[in-house]
This record gives sequence, C-alpha cells and structure tokens, in this order.
Amino acid sequence: MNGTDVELLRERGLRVTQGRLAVLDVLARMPHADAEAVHRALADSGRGTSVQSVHNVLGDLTGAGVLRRFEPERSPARYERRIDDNHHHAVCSRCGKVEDVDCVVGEAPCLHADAPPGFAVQSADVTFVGLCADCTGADGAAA
Amino acid sequence: MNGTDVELLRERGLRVTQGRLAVLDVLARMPHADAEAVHRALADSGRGTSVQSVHNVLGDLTGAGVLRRFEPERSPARYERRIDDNHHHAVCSRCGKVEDVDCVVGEAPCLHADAPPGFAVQSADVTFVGLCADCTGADGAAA
DNA sequence: TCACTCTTTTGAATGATTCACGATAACTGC
DNA sequence: GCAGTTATCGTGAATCATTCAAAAGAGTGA
Repeated sequence: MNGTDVELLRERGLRVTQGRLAVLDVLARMPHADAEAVHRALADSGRGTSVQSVHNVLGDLTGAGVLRRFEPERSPARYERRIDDNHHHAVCSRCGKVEDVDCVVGEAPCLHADAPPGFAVQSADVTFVGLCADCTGADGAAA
Repeated sequence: MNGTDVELLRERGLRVTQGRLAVLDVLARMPHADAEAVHRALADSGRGTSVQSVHNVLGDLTGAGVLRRFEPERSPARYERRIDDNHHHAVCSRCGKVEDVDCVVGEAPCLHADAPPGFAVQSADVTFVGLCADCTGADGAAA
C-alpha cells in the first residue's frame, strides 16, 4: 500500500517481496504485535503464510534495522516499526497491553547514567511494568 | 548454611525445604543465574535434582517475592535474589555477561518519568545493552 | 526474457518452560 | 517423638515460541 516501504527495503538492500511488505503493513496498523499476531493478521487479509515464514521475515527485517524486537517478560517477542527515537514501553501486568512511552527529553533518560565502568552502552531498554489506565480503574472498582 | 534464608522463607509463608535453601544458596553465589545454571550448580554440589524441579522452586520463590526474574533478550530467564533497591542490568551483547547497575540516586532514575496517563507504574525494568569492559577491549584490539 | 541469487516454504527439531499427578517430606498438634 | 495433613518434589509428557535445513519459488539486473 505504501511506496515508502518499498524504498525502505531497497535502502537496506533487501528484496521487495509481498511478504515483507505485508508484514510491514500489518505492523503499521498493529504496533507491538508478536509473530503469531502478525501471522493471524496476514491470514485474515487473505495471505495465508506459515508461521515460520513470518518469523523469517521478522528476523530479516529486525536484522536489517527496519523493525525493532523487544521481549516483555512472560510473553512472546514483539515487533514494532523502528522509529528513530528510542522510546520505551509500558506493559500492563494485568491485561498485557503494551503502550509506547516517548521520551519527553530528546535523549533517552537512562542512557547517560550509571553504566559500569568500561561498559559501552549501545542501547537502553526501559520497560515499565504496572497497571494500565483501564486496569487501574477496573482494579480500583473491584477492590 | 544461612539461617536467614530459613526465616526469609518462613516470612513468606513458604515451607523450608532443602531444595529451596539450596537454590537460594546457589543464587547467593551466582547472581543472574538461569534455571539451567542453577540446576548444574546443584548437581555439582551433590544435590542432583531435575530441571523441572528447579523451575518449580524458582517459580515459587519468584512468586513469593524472594527472587526477581528477568529475561535478557535472546536468553533464558535469569534469577537473582531480590534486593530492596531496584537496580538495573547491563547485558553484554558480545559475551552475554550480566552486570548489576545500581542506582546512584536513591530512587530508580526512570520511575518518575513519562508513564502514560493513568498508568500505575509498579516497577521499571531497565536493561542496558552494550559491550562490557572486557569485550570493549577485545573488540578494540581485534579491530 | 534469462540466469542468478535471495526468499519463501515445508517439515522437522530444538530449547525453555509448564502441566499433571503420584511420592515424599515439612509443618502442626498431640 | 509420632501421626496426620498438606505443601512440595520428582517424573514424565506436553506446550509454546523459535530455529534449522533443504528444495521450490520469486525478484533483480543484464
């Protein structure tokens, strides 16, 4: 659907295939989807493909820097279209929902600090665990 | 070996068993051990037990708040004895070594910030990915 | 269009973890 | 110390996500 995705793949030296475009399309609409969710979304849109192929594509795109992979605790790996800012994630410990947390400051808030001496930080993965707005309300009402 | 561990278990309403004490003992000496490492350490010290039992114990202790579980990307879950401060971790992307990163400030540096509106943060998991001191040197020398 | 190479597909396999259930050992009260 | 109750352990099988290998298929440049 989006010509930009074609360029994106070409830039990274990847061949432009239907499968890859489809995966990118799915992830544009469903951020934080795991492999199975992508697979199901593809199946729903008529492109039945195997789960292994989805893993394959996701792995390729992640390796090429087009996607970012992150693994919430106790949950399969999730993928998202990489945005330049390295934002973080808030995972609801109740419903499992993942929300993006943008850095209000330009740089990642935790990158500058506290790394062990000699440790060359490449990236910082910050995950907040807690209750999302919905579950906070539900919890409060239930209690 | 340590009477404190006995009390620790009692406080949490857990039965004091040899297996649990042994696991706590192993984790006291090997922080950031994964289930398999714990299993092997137990086997070395003469207590041959099954991997499943180790998972069982680790799960129980984690649930009771005695241990903290965290999952570096692409690596099995690791466990550590919970300390009150919520420190963070630095994972070497080359050798896989995990180092603790203490918060220099009393509170977690990232807890206060940026959470989505309505999101009740329970804990923040901060993982630095990069090259440890050894691998930085090795890398520099190799390059 | 042709040939070459990268991708996908298919099937099986691996690794970490969990489940179920009988056997065992730890806590309680006597 | 002893028996009863029940949590816990151990064994086995099973699950889930992911990876690997080889052959068929599709994209790319000439």
